[in-house]
Amino acid sequence: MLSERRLEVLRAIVQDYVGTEEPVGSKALTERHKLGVSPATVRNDMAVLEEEGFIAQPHTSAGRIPTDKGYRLFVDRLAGVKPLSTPERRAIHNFLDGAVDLDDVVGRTVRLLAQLTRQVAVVQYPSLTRSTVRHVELLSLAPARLMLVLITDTGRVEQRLVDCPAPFGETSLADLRARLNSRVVGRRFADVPQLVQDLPESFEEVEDRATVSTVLATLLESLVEEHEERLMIGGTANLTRFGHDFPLMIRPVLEALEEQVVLLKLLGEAKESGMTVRIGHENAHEGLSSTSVVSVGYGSGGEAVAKLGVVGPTRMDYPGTMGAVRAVARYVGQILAES
Amino acid sequence: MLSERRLEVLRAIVQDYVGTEEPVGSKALTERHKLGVSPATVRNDMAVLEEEGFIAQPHTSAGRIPTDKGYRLFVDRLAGVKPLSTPERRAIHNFLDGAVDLDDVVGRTVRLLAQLTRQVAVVQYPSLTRSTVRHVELLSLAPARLMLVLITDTGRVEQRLVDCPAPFGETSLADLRARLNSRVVGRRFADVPQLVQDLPESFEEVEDRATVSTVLATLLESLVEEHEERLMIGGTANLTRFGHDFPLMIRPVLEALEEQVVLLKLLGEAKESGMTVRIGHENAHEGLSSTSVVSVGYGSGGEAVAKLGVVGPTRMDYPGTMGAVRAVARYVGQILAES
DNA sequence: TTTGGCACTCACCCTGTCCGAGTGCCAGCG
DNA sequence: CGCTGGCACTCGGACAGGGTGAGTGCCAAA
Repeated sequence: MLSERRLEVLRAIVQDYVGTEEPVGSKALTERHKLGVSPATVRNDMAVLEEEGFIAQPHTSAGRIPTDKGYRLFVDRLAGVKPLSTPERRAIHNFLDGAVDLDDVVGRTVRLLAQLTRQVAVVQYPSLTRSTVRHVELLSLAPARLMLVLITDTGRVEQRLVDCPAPFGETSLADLRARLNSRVVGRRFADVPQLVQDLPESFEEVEDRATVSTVLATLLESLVEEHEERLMIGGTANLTRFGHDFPLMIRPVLEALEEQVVLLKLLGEAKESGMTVRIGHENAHEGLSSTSVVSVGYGSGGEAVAKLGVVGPTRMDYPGTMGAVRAVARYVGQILAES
Repeated sequence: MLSERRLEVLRAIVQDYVGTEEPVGSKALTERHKLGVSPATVRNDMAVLEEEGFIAQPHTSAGRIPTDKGYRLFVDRLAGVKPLSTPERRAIHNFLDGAVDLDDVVGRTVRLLAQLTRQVAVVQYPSLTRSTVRHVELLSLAPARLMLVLITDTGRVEQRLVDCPAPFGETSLADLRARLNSRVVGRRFADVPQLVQDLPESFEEVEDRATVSTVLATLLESLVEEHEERLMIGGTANLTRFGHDFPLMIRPVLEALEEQVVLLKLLGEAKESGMTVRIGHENAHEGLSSTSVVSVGYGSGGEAVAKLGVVGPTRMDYPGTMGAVRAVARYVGQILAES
C-alpha cells in the first residue's frame, strides 16, 4: 500500500537524484522538501518503497536511487508534462522557420531537440508508406534506362534507376507517366499497389508491357524496402554528460545509435499516438538498458507520418524532456503542413 | 643531426607506443626491437630526440611518447603506406558492390572505413560543382509551381521548389526542359552558369522570360549553396577506444564531429590530390588538437569529386590507416564510375 | 503512527610506505 | 669518438591503514 506521502517521498527522491546525480538520503530529503515529517519517518517510507522495488541502494549505508520501476511510477502517476517557456517556444519557431527543404527540416529538428533536452535526439524521416503521392516522374536517361522519381506531400524525394528489358519510346514514356500520375497523385503510397495493378495490360505493345511491369516492380519495391526508413541523429556529445562510469556505459549506446535498424525498431515499438516513454530495461535492445527513450509521432495532418524522440540516461528530467519532445513534434508537424 | 639509428629509435618508439598506449622506455625498446645497441645508447639517442622535440616524457622517470612533430617525421620519412591484405580487399569489394544508390554507397563506405580502421570515418557526398550533369528535369506541380530536379553523373539527386511569377504552360515547360538539357547535359556543374546565361532572352513571351529567369536563378542558387555539401560520419563508438582520460578527451571531438561545417572545412583543407595527414595541433580546430585526420579525394574519373577520411587519436596506426583510406577511396571511385 | 536516539556500516579521503621502471651521468673500453 | 655497463636518483602508481561522515536499521517513547 503506497500512501500519498510515500508517493511524495518517491517523487522527491526522483527529483533530487535527477538533479544531483547522487544517491539521496533521508536527512537531505527532509531538508530540501517540505514533507512535514522527520527523517526517521522518511526512512520507514523508504524501507517500504525499497521493499516494493521502486528504489534501491547502490551499497549499504548509501542513499537510495530510483529503480526503473520507480521511474515508471514517477512518469505514470507523479509527473506531468512540463510545458515549455515562452522564450523556448519562440526559439523553436525561429529555428525551424528557416528550413528550406525536407533534409533541412529534419536536420534542424534534430539539432533543436538535442539542444533543448541536452540529450541525444533522433528524428525519423517522414515515412513513404504513410505519405501521399505528390508526383511521379519518369526520366529517360538512355534508350533502355529510366529514372523513377517519387515526390511526397512531405517533400521527400525518392529515386530509382530502372533498366528496361527493351527500349521505351518517348511517347510511350509520356503515356505511362500520364496514366501513372492520374491514378496515384493525391493517394497514399500504401494504396499505390492496388491502383497500378492492371496498368501493364492497358498497353498494347508487348515490349512496352514488359517495360511497364519492370517500372512498376521497381516502384513497388521502393515502397516496401524497409531500409529506406531513414533517420537522423544528433547531440551525441551529450552522452558525455551521462555519468561518471563512462566508457563502459556509452560504448554500447553509441553502437546502438549507429545501427539504424535498432533505432527504427525502437521508434517502431512506440505507441502510434501519444507520447511513449520507455525506461531502462523496458527497451528491448541490450545496449540501451540504462537509457530511457521518449518518443512521439509527428505529421503534417492529424496523422503521424514518422516519429521523433530523444535517448538519454534513465536518470533524466522526464517532465522537461517530454515537454520539449511534444512541443517540437507539434511545430515540425506545422512546418510540414505548410510546405 | 639525426643519424640513421636515431630515426630507427623514433620509429620503434612510435610503433611501440601505438601498440601499447604506454610510454616506452629504453630497456623495453631494446628488448622488443633488434637495434643492436644497449639501452644506455638508446637513452642517449632519446635525449637527442627529445631535445629536437620529437618525443617527450609525460613526467620525469617515465618512458617517452612521440610528439606531434615526432609523428610528423614518422609519417613523412619513416613509414610507408601499408597495403591491405587480399581478404581485406575482397571484403571491400563485397561490401561495396551491393550498394543500390548514392546514399547507400556513401553509407556503406562510411561503415566500411570505420570498421577497417576502427576509427571514426567521414565521407563527403560527391560535390555538385565538380560533377557533371546527367539530366535536368522540370515538373509542374501546380500552375505556377515547379519542381526542379538535378541528377549528377555520380547519382546524386538534388531538388528545389520554384514559385513562378506567372503560370507556365506545358509546352513552354517542355521547351525549356529540352533547351536546358541540350545545353548542360554532360557538362560540369561549374560551367552551367555561363551555359544558360542567355536562355531567358530566347523566349518570346515576356511572362515566360520571367519564369525562366526564376527557374535559372533557383538552379544557380542550388549550385552555390555551400550547405549542400553534405557528409556522413560513422564509427563514433570507436571513440571509446581513445584513451583512459575519456570524458574530457572525446567531448570536444564529438562536438566537432557534429558540426558539419567544421568537418567540411577540415576536409577542404586537405590537398587536392594525394593523401593528406594532419596530426594533432596541425588541425585548426580546437577540439581536434589531439586527433589526427587522414583524408584523400575520391572520384569516378581521374579527378576528385569529394573527399573521405578518418579521424582518430594522434596515436594511431598511420601506415594501416592510410592504406585502408586509400584503398577504400579507390574502390568507391570505381563504383561511382560504373553506375 | 511518528519521532528521537543510538549503534553500526561502509564508501571515500588522506596519508605514508614501498616498489620499480626509467632516467642522467660518468668512467672505462674498443 | 662512440658505445657500454654501472650507479644513484626521481617519481608515479599501487597498497595498506586510520579517520570521517553520511546514511541506515532498530527500538522505545510520545
